[in-house]
Amino acid sequence: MSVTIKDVARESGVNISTVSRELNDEYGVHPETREHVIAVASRLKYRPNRVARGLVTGRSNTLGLIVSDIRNPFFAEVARGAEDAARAAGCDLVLCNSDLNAHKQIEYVHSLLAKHVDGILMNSVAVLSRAQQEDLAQCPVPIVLLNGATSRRNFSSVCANNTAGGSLAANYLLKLGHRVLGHITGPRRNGNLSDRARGFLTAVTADERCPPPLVLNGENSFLGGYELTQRLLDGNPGVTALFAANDIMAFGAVRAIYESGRRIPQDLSLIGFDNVELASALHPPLTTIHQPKYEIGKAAVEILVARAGKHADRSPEFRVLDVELIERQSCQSV
Amino acid sequence: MSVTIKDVARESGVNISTVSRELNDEYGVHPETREHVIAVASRLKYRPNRVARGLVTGRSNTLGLIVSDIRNPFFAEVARGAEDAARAAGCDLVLCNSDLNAHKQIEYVHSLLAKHVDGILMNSVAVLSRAQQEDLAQCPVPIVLLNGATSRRNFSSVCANNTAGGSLAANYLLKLGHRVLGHITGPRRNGNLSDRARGFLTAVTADERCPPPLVLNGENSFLGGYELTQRLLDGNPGVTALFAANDIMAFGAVRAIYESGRRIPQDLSLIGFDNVELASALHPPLTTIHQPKYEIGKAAVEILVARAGKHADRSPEFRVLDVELIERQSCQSV
DNA sequence: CTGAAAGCGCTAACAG
DNA sequence: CTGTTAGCGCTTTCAG
Repeated sequence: MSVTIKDVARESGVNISTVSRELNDEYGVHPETREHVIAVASRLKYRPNRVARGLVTGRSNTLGLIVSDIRNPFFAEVARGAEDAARAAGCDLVLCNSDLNAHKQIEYVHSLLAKHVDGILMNSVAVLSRAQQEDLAQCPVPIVLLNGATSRRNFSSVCANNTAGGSLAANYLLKLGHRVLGHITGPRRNGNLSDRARGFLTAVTADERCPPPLVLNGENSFLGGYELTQRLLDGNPGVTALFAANDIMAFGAVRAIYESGRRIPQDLSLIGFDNVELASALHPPLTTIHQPKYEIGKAAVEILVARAGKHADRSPEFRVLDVELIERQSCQSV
Repeated sequence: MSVTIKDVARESGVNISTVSRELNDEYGVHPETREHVIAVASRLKYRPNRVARGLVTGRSNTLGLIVSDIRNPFFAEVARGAEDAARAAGCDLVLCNSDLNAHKQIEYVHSLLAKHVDGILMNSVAVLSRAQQEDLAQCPVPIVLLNGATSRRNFSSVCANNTAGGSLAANYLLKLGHRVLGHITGPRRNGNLSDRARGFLTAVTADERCPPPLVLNGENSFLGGYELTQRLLDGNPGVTALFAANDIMAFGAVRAIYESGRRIPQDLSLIGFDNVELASALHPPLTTIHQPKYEIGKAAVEILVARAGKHADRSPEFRVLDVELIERQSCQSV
């Protein structure tokens, strides 16, 4: 067995509560006693058992992070921001991959709750039924979501200004003289991606010189981007610019575009969203909309930490972070 | 407060120990009693408190994963394999990013130990001093490492056959007729990368038609790959093939190669290592050595789980997984 | 098959 | 400033 508070108390000739105080409070312990206890504790290599502490305090100093898949570079970046912030607040972060599957999401939430985490960070509750969402809202710990629209104001949320980002992409393409535009995106009703689409559509539609843009829904992945782009190009050879809902899909698009015999940007301009690290590694380097992924994770954890604990204010907070156009070389004027 | 085992006991008119048995044992409870207790428990939406359970059983059903940075797609994939396996074994996975920093690594280990995790998965202990490594080996829970060489046989480990992978890359390039070869890699004494370099060097040196290959050490990142390749190309315009220690560095290399006015593979062949998802998204699609990242994470957790618990056999296990050449379009014969 | 009781390691009143 | 005493919610002997 490992050394416990009792051992330290016995070895240093004081009561365990004195040791406990010494460990937690700043005050209430005689400096001399404190010195002594500290010495004994470190000689014994005493490490307080955090689970025992958690049992009595009701706080576990653990946060849950439920993403669809950590292999998605967007979530990896968010996770890093979240973990750094959690660590700074003295918390652990437990990682869960839900594949955006309702059943798994619920399972994870229950598992985390059973472990009495102090808060939960989820990327989306859009796949949950109305009833399940109501259920979640009753959750005894704070939850923060990584998208805006679907939150129904029951949960805190932090996300990029996706709508603005969509418009930014549209206006950039418009300014370059493009008129027949395409947009490939993920499944319908995906909070963040839908917002991007909305922003894009609004901006394009507002320009009377443009026909309605072509938008195709599909799988949010490299392969999805690839297939959607093939379909779009096959059916609409006249399109001169393409907006991909995120960089991963843009990567798939690049592949499909090259295979169709077109060049980027000479024959077709391409713009992505996210600004993942490898966007600049692409050939040509991908023009994209930057969103502050690391900061999103960080902000989410900060919101959680502020709401953790029995008597914290639980009123939801909604934070929207700015996006930014990153001009590289995958777009040119017509 | 949430509903506890006491509430269930009271509501169903039995003793808490009966409820506890019902929850854990298969036998020893009268079927009728059991039915009744189950009914009450689910009516009350009872969820056993896992931290309380952990306190008495000594097992937390939690595993720690310490990687250098989850944003590295290799680790993201490992993490996913690990998390899936952990979940299958009923465990949580807590994520830690060490940046390969000795101090952080130690901190994380202590933090995880204080939380009484059942096992720890670390990518490497190479940055730790000899003494720190000895210390770690005394750890009360099993540790599995993600590299072979540095483990000093004190820890279990699972990794790809990096040496074989290095040779595979070399022989492939040799077979294509290349003779003046370059290799860009991470810092010296990085277990896995060093093994790749060794395998590569051995194979090239064995071929008498080849001059000794040029190997450059630098930062293990996109930027590192970029800078190293610039330097290599500047100093040695005659090189016809390049082996990058991993795909991320290969991505950086691509950028530098294009900027130097060379084409891939016409002017320079390039081969990577890892086979990350985006390797096929590159232009041209990257030829690389595949290593089973997901399976590495999965295997590591299985080793841990088998060694968790007080009386498990802790004798270290060393698993080496096979690698495979993935031929795409970034290499051609001279 | 079920109940009573002890205790995991720690914190938190409450006395002193 | 320090000791005593209850528990936190659960498992686990030990009786019955």
